[in-house]
Amino acid sequence: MQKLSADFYIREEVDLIAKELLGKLLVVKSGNQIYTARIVETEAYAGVIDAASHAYKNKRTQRTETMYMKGGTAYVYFCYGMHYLFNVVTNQQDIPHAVLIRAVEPLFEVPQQFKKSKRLPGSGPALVTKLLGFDKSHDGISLLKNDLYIADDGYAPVSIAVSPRIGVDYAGNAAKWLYRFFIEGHPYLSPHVYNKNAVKII
DNA sequence: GCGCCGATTTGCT
DNA sequence: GCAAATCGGCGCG
Repeated sequence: MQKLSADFYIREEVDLIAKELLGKLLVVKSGNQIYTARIVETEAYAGVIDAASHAYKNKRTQRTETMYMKGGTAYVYFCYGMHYLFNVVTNQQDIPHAVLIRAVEPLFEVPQQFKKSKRLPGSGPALVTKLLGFDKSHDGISLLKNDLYIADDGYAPVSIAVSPRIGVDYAGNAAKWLYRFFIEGHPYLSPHVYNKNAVKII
């Protein structure tokens, strides 16, 4: 099991990074516990040129400042007044690329409280942060240290599909970009109604 | 299975 | 004032 290094995150092609994050392990240490979950669905956000990105046109606010940090940083923000969403910042400092982690498969024993929902734990961007306990305190944390990181255990997805991103209809032409990546047929994906315009690429 | 609604922070897209 | 990188509950059928 190999922790991903800065070289993985500090690259130009954010869509390639989003695809390569599929099948990787998200590792969270909390006290004495270690929680591990496999990433099964992601979305790429291409910064200043991407109308769906918070950093479109180089917009800087208190919230988006984290996106301008160097690749390998966690960007956690509050959405819809209710949910936290977890992203991985990529590329070099001041280039605000990010990958949204939309769904994970927990590889640990999930507490009973998360099993009450009809949806599987981790099967949506706000369910990922709920399952792993992410909140504002995780915003800006480095993924190159030991408390929160992503690792490669050699697992490779058999089949990968792409689709337009979810919930970004306001973004004009960028709403059509095939920047959502997921492991085809995986049970822990977000609701399958989102897969209507998906295309298998592997 | 589908569609509507409310929750309620953030930034004006 | 309003829409947003969402989810769960409800009604309908």
